[in-house]
Amino acid sequence: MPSSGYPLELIVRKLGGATRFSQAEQHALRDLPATIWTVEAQRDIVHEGDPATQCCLVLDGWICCYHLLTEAGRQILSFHVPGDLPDLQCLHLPRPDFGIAAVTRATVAFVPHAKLRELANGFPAIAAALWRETLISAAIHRTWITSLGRRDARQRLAHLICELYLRLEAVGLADEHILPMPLRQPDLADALGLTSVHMNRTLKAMRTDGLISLRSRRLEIRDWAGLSAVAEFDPQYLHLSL
Amino acid sequence: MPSSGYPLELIVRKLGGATRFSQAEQHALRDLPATIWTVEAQRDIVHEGDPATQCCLVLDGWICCYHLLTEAGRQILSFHVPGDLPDLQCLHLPRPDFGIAAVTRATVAFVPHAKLRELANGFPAIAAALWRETLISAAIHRTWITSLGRRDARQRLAHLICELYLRLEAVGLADEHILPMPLRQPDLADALGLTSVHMNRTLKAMRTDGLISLRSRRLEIRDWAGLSAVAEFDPQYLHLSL
DNA sequence: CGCTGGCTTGATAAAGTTCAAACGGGGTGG
DNA sequence: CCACCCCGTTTGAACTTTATCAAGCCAGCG
Repeated sequence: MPSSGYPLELIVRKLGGATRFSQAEQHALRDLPATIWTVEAQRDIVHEGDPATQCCLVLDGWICCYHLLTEAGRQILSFHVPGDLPDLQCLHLPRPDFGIAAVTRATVAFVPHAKLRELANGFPAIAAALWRETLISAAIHRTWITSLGRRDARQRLAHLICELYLRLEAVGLADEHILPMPLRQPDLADALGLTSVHMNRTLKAMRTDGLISLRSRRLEIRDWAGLSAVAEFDPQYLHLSL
Repeated sequence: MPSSGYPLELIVRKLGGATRFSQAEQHALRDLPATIWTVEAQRDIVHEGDPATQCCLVLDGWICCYHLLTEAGRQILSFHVPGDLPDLQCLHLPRPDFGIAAVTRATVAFVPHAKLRELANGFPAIAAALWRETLISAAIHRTWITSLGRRDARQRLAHLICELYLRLEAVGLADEHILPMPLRQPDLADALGLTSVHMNRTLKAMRTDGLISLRSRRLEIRDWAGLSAVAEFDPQYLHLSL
């Protein structure tokens, strides 16, 4: 839920995981002008190629970044949960090279690029923290490249589940190896480079093997050790400050 | 070849494509302390997980970033040519999440993180230009995700060739649809998520179809329109300033 | 002139796709 | 409150792409 008073408090908390901000820096971040917006599930938030003039901060819900292909449908590039800044990737580029869509109904805050750049110029610590966020996104991209290039369906799914669990846990949206799973099988398939039919079979196999259980949009990791072994999962790339 | 006087001149030229630097900024960049190093082909330059204390600038030759897997071998994450800063990705992270290796014999300049951060703090324009470079790398990562997830072998290879040609052309290392191709078939396979056997067959098919010709490490794109159509190639993501 | 590393080819197997149909369950309107 | 509907899920069968294994080839180099 977006908190009432300071919606951008979430930025301070997110970036503050790695950086200790001064009072002035915290105020500057909290006082950023923001436009709050709520979007229905499946709706587009940012269109690929539109001029980029603002960044969005996820306040509530899940969203994804994607590429569209003429023949082969859609490739999901990343998932984003509350606290994430999916298109900080475009802060220094003229236009986004990808679209952003809501997965669930979602609330986002838009912050003008100009204001963010101003802050980055005035406060080196804020620049470094924002820059760092974009580098972590890139590190996640790299693990996706490796999953898509060198892991089979089962390993890919296992890896994605491990990643999502830790990221959600870090923002208090998952614990005890249980996470909300609003993603439909076709969404998972579009992220993992598979068809939804094969996704379904992979999911079934992992359930019958006792690695996970999934019902009513709630995913339980029944065997974390097994799942992360299948995935060869090493959480370091997420740079979660614990 | 690294120029004699100012090896880091290359940074100024690279970043200067998008940003017009002041005299002071240009001097600051050129005067960065650098350690020049020459590496034989196939040798490691940076090990995954070692503390990151410096960034490398490619002065000559080709290098690549990669992940190693216990079972499935290697996934190449990116290729880098002169002017590139492959591990600028680690400037604000404690340690690289990937290894860097020379593809050909290569010359690189190492610049301490501390000095780069100092410059970024002192010169917002330099910070923005360096940050921008990391965002472009991330955009390239995204297109690789899409290639690996949703394109078949032929499309993937076509896309990679288009990308490499334009990037080399931008730094004056390719023109007239001819580019040096130091990559071996297993390298291409490791980048494109294929086996080298299948790589070989794909390459053969593209040659017999008249899209490319390849001999003695020299690749000619015989049908740019055809090749970019196969790949659905849109060069915008490279953000080359032309 | 023989070695060696990379390229090429063939035969077979596995992983994933495609097409098509049926199932299920939660929300809606009668 | 029940029947219906719809979207997502599940299943089957045939087919394609890519992997695997194994052997032979070629060109440049010592």
